[in-house]
Amino acid sequence: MSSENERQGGGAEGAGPEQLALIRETVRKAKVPKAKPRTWRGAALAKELPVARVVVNKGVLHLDQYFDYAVPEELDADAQPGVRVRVRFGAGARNVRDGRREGGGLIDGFLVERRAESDYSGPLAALAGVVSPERVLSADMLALARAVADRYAGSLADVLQLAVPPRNARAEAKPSPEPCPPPPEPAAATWERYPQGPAFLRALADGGAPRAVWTALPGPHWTQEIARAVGATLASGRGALVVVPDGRSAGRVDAALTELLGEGRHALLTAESGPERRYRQWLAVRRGAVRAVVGTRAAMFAPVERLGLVVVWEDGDSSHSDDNAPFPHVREVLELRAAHDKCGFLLGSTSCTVEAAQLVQSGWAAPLVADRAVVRAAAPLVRTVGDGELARDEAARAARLPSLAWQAVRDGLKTGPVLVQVPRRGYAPRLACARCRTPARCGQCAGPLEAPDERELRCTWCGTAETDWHCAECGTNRLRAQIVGARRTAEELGRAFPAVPVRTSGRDHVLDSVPGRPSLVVSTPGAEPVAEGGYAAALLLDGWAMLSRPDLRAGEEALRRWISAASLVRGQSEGGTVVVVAEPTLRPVQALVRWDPVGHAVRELAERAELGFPPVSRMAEAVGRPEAVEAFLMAAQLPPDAQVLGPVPLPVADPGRPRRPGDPPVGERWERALVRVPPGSGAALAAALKAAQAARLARGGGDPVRIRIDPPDIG
DNA sequence: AGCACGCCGACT
DNA sequence: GTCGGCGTGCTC
Repeated sequence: MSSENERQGGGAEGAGPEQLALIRETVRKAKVPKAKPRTWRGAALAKELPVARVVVNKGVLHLDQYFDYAVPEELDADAQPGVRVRVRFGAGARNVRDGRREGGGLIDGFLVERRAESDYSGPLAALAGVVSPERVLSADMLALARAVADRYAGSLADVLQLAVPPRNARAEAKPSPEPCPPPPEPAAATWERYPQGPAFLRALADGGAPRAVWTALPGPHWTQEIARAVGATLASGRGALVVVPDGRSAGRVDAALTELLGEGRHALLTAESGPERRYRQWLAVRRGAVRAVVGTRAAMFAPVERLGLVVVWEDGDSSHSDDNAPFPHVREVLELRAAHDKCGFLLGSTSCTVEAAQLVQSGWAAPLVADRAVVRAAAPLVRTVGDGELARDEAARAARLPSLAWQAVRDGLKTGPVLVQVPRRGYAPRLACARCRTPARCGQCAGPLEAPDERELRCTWCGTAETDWHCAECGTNRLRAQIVGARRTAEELGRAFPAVPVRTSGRDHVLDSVPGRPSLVVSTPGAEPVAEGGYAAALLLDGWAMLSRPDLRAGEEALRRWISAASLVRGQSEGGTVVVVAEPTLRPVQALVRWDPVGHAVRELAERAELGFPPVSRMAEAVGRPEAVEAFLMAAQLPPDAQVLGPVPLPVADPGRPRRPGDPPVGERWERALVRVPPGSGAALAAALKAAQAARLARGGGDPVRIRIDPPDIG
């Protein structure tokens, strides 16, 4: 981890503005001789280290630097590094010559250092107050936040906002429990299914820092396996941190930890527990009373004392991307923590992202995988029904499902629950002609059409309603709408097996688990309940929609969703069967059939390396109105090996996706430029973009341009 | 983003 | 002379 910009923040990199500032400073010095740590309004200052270095809680990039304040005597004791403070900040506070004016508002900040003197030449304002003597920000956390800010071209204050939860006075007043002594080292148990598993635990228990990309076998054992890795780390006298994608998984790992370690040794940090309880848990961790943490993405910054292991589960899940500036990703932040704290690293998933494959290929982490024979026995039998096959087979079309699928459902229901994975509503694929498959386009602007409900057709670009669509190629007026079809198929399945109960799990109503009795469970991706004893069979109808998306990750994402649903099905040795409706020649489909997510990721990685795509290259995006993007790129001093792609009009957002801050205003066409650099120039790219953005904002902002490193969706 | 400072035209 | 327009630049 680089420690550039340690002092006085990471703001202006360019020499020009700094030199100007220097000249101004000298002029001012000449005018106001000897502006030493002078008392502000003559108040008494702390005798020792009277200067407090403060990071102010303003996320703006050009204020990403430390500011020095004088420490009044009465705040001396409480004003320790790491506490929250209040300071006057703003142009008004500067005018201290008449000792009366106190312009500038009070804002929050963190005190990061006490010093003997300031290198700021003007008179210092005094700290307005110490919010609480609780030292919430450690030196380690500050360094991590700095590294994350630099990695993502963001400001320290923005990252700190993610890393330190808002204060809650009631929670702070309560004492934290006494810390527990280290537990005994747990047995390896199901880790023995992986040849390197027991050795990995051993290394953790011995105080080592092993790093692994773990391809988990399908089934429910992963929670206990993570708990055992945590237990081994605790046994070495160190702490551990586990980050999972959602509250349900967090609850499962929490239960496994309680089972293995008992109550009181670990904390559960999720948004669901509410602010007071959450802050109390967080404080218990910060105070060193609790050494193990499991939580969702905000927990990636949990201030675990003497960190020995970080774990990320299912790194391909999109909820591991934070949606607040600067949009850090859990996997990347935990990589930075592992490097900085020299602790163990475990990335676990039933699937495999390209980034995970890269960690192995670069040698940064070791693979932790089971033997092929073990994988084959644990995974269900996967069969495919091709799209073309379905279209040709008249009988299947009439029944809306091929006979193979019917057969799998009928057989499965004899021995247990059957899972039916359907696409999310509003997750509209491109509509196409039902006969010749020509994409359906808007008559006004040729944009793609969507069907928000079954009776209405609308253009996703211009919004025009299409009332009388006919295929431009063959003239038919029948459209193919796979989403609607899949939902109806699920309903028809229910009617076809009237004796069997049908349960649904989706966005608004997510089931956690279902009993082992025969039933039909219809679920959207990510909301699949676990079944007691595993599902007897699964039917995956999500393929066509997923794979038709013009996204670099479409294949990886489809495979991930399929594998995570299929992982809930009994192994082949117990008769578990999966039928996926997708073209069998496609690479992700073949990878599912062979149950080879790593092979898929490795091949994707090779292809991306060849094409110069991330994560082999580092990419950043600049989004805004066309003139603004152009001006930004002109002004930015990009590294010499940077390559600018575009700008091109911003792809239209998925209909149904909620609007996020930073989205273009409705009706405005924004453009997006991608900037890419070869491996090794990522830091330089981030620094250049940050400097350009800071300079822009300092000059009054103007047209906003949104910068993002590693954008999650690049066409 | 705010907010003060400064260098221009109309006014008692 | 002086009040106040808003353009420019700083915030310890």
